[in-house]
Amino acid sequence: MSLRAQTEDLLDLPLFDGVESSVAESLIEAFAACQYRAGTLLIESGDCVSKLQIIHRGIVELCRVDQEGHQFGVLLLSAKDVLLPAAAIFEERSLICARTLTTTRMLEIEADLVRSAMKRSAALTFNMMKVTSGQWRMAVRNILELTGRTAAERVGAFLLRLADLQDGAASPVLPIPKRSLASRLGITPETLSRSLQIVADHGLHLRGRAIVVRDRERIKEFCGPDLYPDRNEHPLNVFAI
Amino acid sequence: MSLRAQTEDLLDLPLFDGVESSVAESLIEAFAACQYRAGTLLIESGDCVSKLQIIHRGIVELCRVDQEGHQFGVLLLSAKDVLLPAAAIFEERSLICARTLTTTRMLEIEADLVRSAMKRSAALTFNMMKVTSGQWRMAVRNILELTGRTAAERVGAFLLRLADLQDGAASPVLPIPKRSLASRLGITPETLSRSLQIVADHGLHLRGRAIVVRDRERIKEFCGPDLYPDRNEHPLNVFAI
DNA sequence: CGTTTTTTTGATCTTCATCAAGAGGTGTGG
DNA sequence: CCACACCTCTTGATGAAGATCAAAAAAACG
Repeated sequence: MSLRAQTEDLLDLPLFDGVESSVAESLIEAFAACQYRAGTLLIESGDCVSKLQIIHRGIVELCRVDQEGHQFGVLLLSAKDVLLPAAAIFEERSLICARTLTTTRMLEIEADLVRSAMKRSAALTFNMMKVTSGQWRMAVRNILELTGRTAAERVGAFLLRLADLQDGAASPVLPIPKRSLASRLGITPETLSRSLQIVADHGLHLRGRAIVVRDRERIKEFCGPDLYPDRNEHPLNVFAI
Repeated sequence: MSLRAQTEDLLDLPLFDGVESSVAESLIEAFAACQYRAGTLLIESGDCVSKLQIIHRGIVELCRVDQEGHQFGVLLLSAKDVLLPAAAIFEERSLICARTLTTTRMLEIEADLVRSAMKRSAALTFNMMKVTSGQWRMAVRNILELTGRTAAERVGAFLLRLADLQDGAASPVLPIPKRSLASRLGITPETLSRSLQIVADHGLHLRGRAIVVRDRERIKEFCGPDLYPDRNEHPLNVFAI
């Protein structure tokens, strides 16, 4: 399950931008590459996070599960995102759990190695802050969407953004089960299903997994003001959705 | 309006924990102390944030205001909190605006001075990350409360936490207008008013400004699982509510 | 195929927003 | 000092959004 990570994969990570090569190399040695099946619980809520995990491929959801098994999604992370950077660095007990939604390859390292490297490298610390900032920004958007938009508007906005993020690809797809999408948007699967019908009446269709933007202007109009004025958050090293 | 800040006020800030004194001193020189009346708009949404602002005294709300004037609160910041650290350091355009809710004293410095000091001091960068992490944690909680709790439960949980944070004080108070509390909790003032009646039926009363916890066990039971297992977030340098 | 899981659909109920109006408080100017 | 505008907050009536429960339909999967 765990093996040495490829050095080139790691050096490409935004986390190592501008980091002194001595620091970077010693860290890179210590990384392990892991692979998990869809549905694996990587971090349980209440756990003390002791490893820094970086997604190499796949999608991971951050969520909370209550006693009755209801699930409350917070964020979806994708390739190059760091899992709960703050919890790892500050040895916090996580409020939320992390679960893979697809087969996921992960790069992992003991958090205390990173912590001590951060003492030596302001650049590494800076990059960690950048990652955390990006996730804060996503969280703020999530709060604004939850309080300011209806379910259908959130569904439309999410799918439109997802399509735009895949704009290289021929036909954009929804890479996760609908039940996870519902959780991410703070609604029930039933409401998601009904919202998709409303969204379809406003120019955006979901055919199987494929996202079909039939009338971009109309769906943008329907979803309301865009909270993502920049095309994407990549300068901030966030790939979360 | 603006004058030299007191050095001792600044050195006490968590931001300067463990920071090399040469770096700390040069920064501290550059701080200005400002005072604002309640209701002052410190940062407008869409603004490019170029100053790092730290609250010395008072309360500041982070929120979004839409075209129709509806207000969507995200977080309340209080003494020692840093305003939008990520936006200041990365020169982002802020998604949200910041407005004083009480008379507020602020410590301010040009963001690029901090940015360049962060290049020299991993400790300072580390502290900035800590602050950002704490705000991320608050945001996550906010998301979980919005999706997992009813309005009345959020009201009860907020007031109970507010009372606990003031536990030194003889009688805890609500330091902000109710309309701001409503915005912070993602509800309308009308719903807040009605929720307060429900909460009062479960052991927590608001008499004027005073928060009266009449039956702690009952109100805790009513609000559901505590998302703040640690007494407070001070180790993370968050004072936000 | 049969079995299990996911998704959809329908009916109903709860929660909360909205609109409208009134009550209490505060400040201003005559 | 009062009258008046102007707050904030409360209360009531109504409506819309979304949750819940139950069951059917559609996919996924061994």
